[in-house]
Amino acid sequence: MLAQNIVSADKFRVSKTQSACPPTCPARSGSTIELLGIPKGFPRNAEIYGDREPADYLYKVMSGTVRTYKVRVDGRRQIGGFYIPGDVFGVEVGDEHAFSAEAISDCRVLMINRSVVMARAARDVAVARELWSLIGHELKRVQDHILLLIKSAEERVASFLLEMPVSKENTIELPMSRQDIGEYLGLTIETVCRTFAHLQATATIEVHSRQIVLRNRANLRRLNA
Amino acid sequence: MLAQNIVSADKFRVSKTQSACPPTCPARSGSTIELLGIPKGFPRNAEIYGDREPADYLYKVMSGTVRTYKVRVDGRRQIGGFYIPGDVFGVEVGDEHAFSAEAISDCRVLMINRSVVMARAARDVAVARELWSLIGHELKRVQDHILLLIKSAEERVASFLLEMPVSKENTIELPMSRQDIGEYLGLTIETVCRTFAHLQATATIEVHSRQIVLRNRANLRRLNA
DNA sequence: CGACCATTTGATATGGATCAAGCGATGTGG
DNA sequence: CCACATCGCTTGATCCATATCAAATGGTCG
Repeated sequence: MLAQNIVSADKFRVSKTQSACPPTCPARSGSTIELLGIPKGFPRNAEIYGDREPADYLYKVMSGTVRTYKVRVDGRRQIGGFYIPGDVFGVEVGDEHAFSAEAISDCRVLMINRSVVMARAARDVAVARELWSLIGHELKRVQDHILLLIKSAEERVASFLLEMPVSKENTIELPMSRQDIGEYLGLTIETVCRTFAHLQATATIEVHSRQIVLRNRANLRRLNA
Repeated sequence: MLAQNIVSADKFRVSKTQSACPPTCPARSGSTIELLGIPKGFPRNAEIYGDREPADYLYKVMSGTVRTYKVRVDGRRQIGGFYIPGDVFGVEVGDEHAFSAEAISDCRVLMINRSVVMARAARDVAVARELWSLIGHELKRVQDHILLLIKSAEERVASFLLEMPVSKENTIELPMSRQDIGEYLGLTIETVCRTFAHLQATATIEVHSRQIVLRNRANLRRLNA
């Protein structure tokens, strides 16, 4: 019974589709886990948790954007992912967080006590399924990130833009700095800028500081290949 | 109950330590899952499963080495990981394999029916824990791979060597070609060769085709940083 | 207005890719 | 047993994408 439910957990995948989760994120249908959470606000640039701290909570973004990252010994930073409203982050299998997490903008997150979820998962098949789905979603994210990192600069930027939520009018409102984008894509800030400029020169996008208008999505998709 | 068991699943991590798992891999203590498997042999370069095929089985390597990979539209190949005796591969959350898998050398693997495992997991807490641990191990592998891909060529090669099992006498027997190593590290075959040559020139390793002797592991660790 | 920070643009440097050729081991057919 | 083809590996020469260094611009907030 549990078996079949876990196998098909994919149906409960956490969606990254912005449309399904407006700025102020309501409870989603089918999500029991978030009923266990308590809301907390974090100001811009606040640390939510640090690398190697005990993973006592999972977090669901209600508003704002969160980045996870790891600082290398030489001081360089690698961003593991961006999390927007509806996304869950901080899911770990071990007892410690593998990355640190920070608020990119002021944000509200639901803090969900891990041991409570785990206890619940033991009794409630739906919760066990949700958990399995969350970790699977995270695994897929990370696998895709690997494929991203072996591409050319232009391809990386195109892929990045395609994974950002598009609001009205083909416009992307980027919550993060060029620096953040660079650290996510494994590129320098200058290369990110120049690539934006080049995509603009080829009429693929229009750049208005942190607002990007997609003018030729087919071209982005071609680069994404 | 299940909760606490899942939380501490890390203790059941699949070890990559060769010493714990000699060429002919015996059943490991604490592993119930593999009791459910049936052995199968694959000749060198045989496909074990393909990208996007239904993930009906998990696999445990008993002897030989396996690579998982993905072919990009432009024909280039990215290797997701190498799996040696004792490692489990093909663990997916969705219903399809995300990567393809091939035997690098002749090998024997245990094929473990997924629905059998899942059914078992519903009843047997130990099996549920093992599953959770396996997916967590895979997630960690992939996260580390990301950190690898943002390093310099020399750092990547150093990291690669440090994750390979060392047999007697500080010697690594590489089962895979330079091409494979390159595709794993996101480097060309020439760069892999030259980096080996350079590490040899700096007395860090000795290269005897596919046999690498570690001469200065501290230096490798420094590069690994 | 002035300070500060993020972004953009320009000039130059460089690590790794690409192109090309040689080398050693392995295997095959004569 | 040798001649030759093949394949994996190595090494050399050159090129190019991206990093690095530097400076100008623009936007925001006190």
